[in-house]
Amino acid sequence: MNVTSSDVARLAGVSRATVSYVINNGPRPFSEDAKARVLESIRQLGYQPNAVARNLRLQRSSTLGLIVPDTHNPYFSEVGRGVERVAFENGYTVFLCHSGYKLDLEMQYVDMLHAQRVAGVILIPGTADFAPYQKLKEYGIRTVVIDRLVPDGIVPGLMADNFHGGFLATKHLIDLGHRRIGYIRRPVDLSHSRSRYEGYQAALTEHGLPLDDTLVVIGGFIFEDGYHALRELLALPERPTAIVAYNDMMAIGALRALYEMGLHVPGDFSLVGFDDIAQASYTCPSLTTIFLPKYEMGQHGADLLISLIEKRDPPPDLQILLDVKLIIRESTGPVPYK
Amino acid sequence: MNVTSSDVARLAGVSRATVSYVINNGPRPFSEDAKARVLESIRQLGYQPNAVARNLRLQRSSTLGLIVPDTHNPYFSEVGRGVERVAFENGYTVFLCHSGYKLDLEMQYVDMLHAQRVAGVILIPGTADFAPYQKLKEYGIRTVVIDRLVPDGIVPGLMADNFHGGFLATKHLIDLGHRRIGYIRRPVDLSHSRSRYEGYQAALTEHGLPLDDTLVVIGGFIFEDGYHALRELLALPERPTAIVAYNDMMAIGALRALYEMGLHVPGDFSLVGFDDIAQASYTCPSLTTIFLPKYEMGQHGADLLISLIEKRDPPPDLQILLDVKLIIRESTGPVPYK
DNA sequence: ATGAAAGCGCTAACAG
DNA sequence: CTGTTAGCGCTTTCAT
Repeated sequence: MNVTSSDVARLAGVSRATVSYVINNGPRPFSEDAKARVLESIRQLGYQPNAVARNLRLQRSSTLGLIVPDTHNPYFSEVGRGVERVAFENGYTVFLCHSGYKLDLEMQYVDMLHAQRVAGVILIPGTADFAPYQKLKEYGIRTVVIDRLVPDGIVPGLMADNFHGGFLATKHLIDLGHRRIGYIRRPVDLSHSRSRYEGYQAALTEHGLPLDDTLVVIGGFIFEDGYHALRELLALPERPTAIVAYNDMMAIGALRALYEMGLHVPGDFSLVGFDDIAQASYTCPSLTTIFLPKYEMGQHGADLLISLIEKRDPPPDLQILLDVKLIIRESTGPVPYK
Repeated sequence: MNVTSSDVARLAGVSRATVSYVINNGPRPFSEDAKARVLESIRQLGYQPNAVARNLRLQRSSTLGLIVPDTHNPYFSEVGRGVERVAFENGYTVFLCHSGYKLDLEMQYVDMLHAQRVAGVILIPGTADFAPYQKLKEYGIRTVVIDRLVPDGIVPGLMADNFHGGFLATKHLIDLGHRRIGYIRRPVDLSHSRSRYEGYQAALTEHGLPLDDTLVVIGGFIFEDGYHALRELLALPERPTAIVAYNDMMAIGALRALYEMGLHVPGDFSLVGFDDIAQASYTCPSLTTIFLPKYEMGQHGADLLISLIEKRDPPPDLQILLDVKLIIRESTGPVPYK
C-alpha cells in the first residue's frame, strides 16, 4: 500500500538514485535500459513518489496557500477557482483558507501555511491591517495580494480597475439623465472600495455635478444592508433618482425599498452595483452591473505568484490593474421576476 | 529565516528531543525548567515546527483533500466552506481541487492528493463513474462521498434528503391546486438527482395523479437550459401549469420563457427549484426553493472524515441523510424585479 | 529527566 | 552510466 522508491529500485534491479533520475528525467543521465525497467516497475507496483518527502528534501514545496475572507460570497470563490486552475496546470496544489474577515484568523492561517512551508500565498485581505503581509514577508513567503493596494510595494498586488468601474457606473447614470446620484458605501473602506467611490466622485465632477455628502450613505455587504441604506436615501427631502452601490447584493436589496415606495426601475429610478454575485445580472435584470473579472484575477494572480517563485528574482513592486465592464441587462427587455 | 528545532535546542541548552517533547506536551516527561527555557527560545527565534518534516516522520499528515466539480456553482463552494471550517477547527488544512465534472481530472487529483499523502478526502463526484472511489480505496485513503449514493458502502456517504425534497416540492404544487406538473431533469442522472425525481413521482402517485412522461424533459444546469426546457413544455398541446426543476438556475431561466408567453407567477404558473445558488430565493422571490443544507453537509462530512481518520476503525457502511426545507418567498410579498 | 541516534522517503554530491 | 551515502527536520527508542 505504501510503496517507496526502494521497492521500485529493488524490483528494477537498480539503485534508488537511478529511480530518482528516471522519475525526474535527470539531472544525471541514465541508460534506456534502466529507464525501461524502472518505468515498468513503477507501473507494476503502482508507485507514486511521496511529495512530502520530496518537499522536505528539496527544501521547497509544490503547494500554495489561498487566503480569502469568505467563499459564501461568490466573488471569492470565483477568484479561488481561477487560482486553483492555474496552480494545477503548473503542478501546484492549493490550500484553501477562510479568514472570515478576521485579522486573528488571517494571522493564524499565515502561521499554518508557514508550518506547511508553502511556496507562496495569494491573499485577499478582509481587513485594513497590514500585519498579515508583514508576517508573510518575515517568513520569507512570496505573496501576491489581490484587491488591495499595498503601501510601498511590500508585496506585488493585482486588482480590478475599481476606479474606472466607479466612473463607468456613474457616467452611465449621468448619461441616462440622472443628476442626483446616491452612493452606498462599504462600512470599512479598503483600497478597492475607496477606488470605486473615487471613480464615482470623479465622474460627477467631470460632468459638473456637485459632490453632495447627504447622498452618500454607509451600507454593509448584504441584501438587507442595501434595503436599509436606500430607505435612508429615499427619506431625504431631495431624493436621489439613481444610486451606485458598492456591490450587487446591496443593489438588489435596494430594489425592495423602491418597491415599497412604488418606484419603478427603470423609469423612476436606476441602479448600478459592482458584481459580487456572479449570476446577479441574470437573476435580476433590472440591475446594471459593473462586471469584475474575478476568475481572470485569480488566474493572473496565480500566474504572477508562480513566476515569482520559479525565477528567484526579488518580488517586483507591481500594481496590476485589470479591466472592468459595464453590463446593462435592461436593454435585453424586462423579465417578470416580480 | 528557516529556524529549526536544533536552533531552539541550542539556544535553550537542551537536546532536540526535549524540544519535541515540550512542543507536543509529551509523551515523555520534562522538567518545568526545561519547558520554560524551550518556550522562551521558541519565542525569541520565532520558531514554527515544519509540518512537512513532521508528517514525513509520523507517516501521517494533517491535510485533507476536497474534490468538487466546480465552485462556479455556489452549491459546491458552500459545501467547501463547511468542510474547511471544521477541518481548521481540528487542525487540518485542506487542498481544494476542481474536477470540472471530468473523470480524468478527478483521477489526476486523486493521484495528486495521494502524492501529498493526505489523511483523507472528501469527494463530490461529478460523474457517475466509480473509478475515483476505487482508486482512493486502493491507495488506502479514507474517503467520505457527498451527494452520491455509493454501491455496497465502498465508502461512507452523506447527502441531503433529495427524495424528500422532490416530494415536498411536488406536494407544495399539488396543494396549490396544480394537476399537470412538469419536471426538468439533469442531463446525466446521478443518485441525488434520481432521488429528487423519484420524490416527484412518489408525490404524484400518492395524490392519485398520473405519471406523464411527456411532462418530463431533460434540461442542463444553467439558466439557458431552463429557458429552453420550459419552452419545450409550454409547446405541448396540454401544457403543465407548474414545474419542479432540478436546480434553481434552470427555474430562473424558465421564468424568461414564461414571460415571453405572457404567463404570470404565481397565478398562471408556479415553479419550485432545488437551491444551488444560495441567494436565489432572495434575488428571485417568485421562485419557491427546496433549501439544501450545503454548509452543514460540508461540516458534517469533514466531521465524519476526521473521526474516521482519528479512530482507526474500518470505515463504516454509512449513508447519512440530512434534512431539506421548502422555502416559499412569494408569501413575503412580491418584489419588482421585472 | 535527559541526550544520542536512528530513520521516515526522497535527491544529489561523491566516488567509482 | 551507476551505486553508495549524507542529510532535509522531525519524533521516538535506547541508553543513561
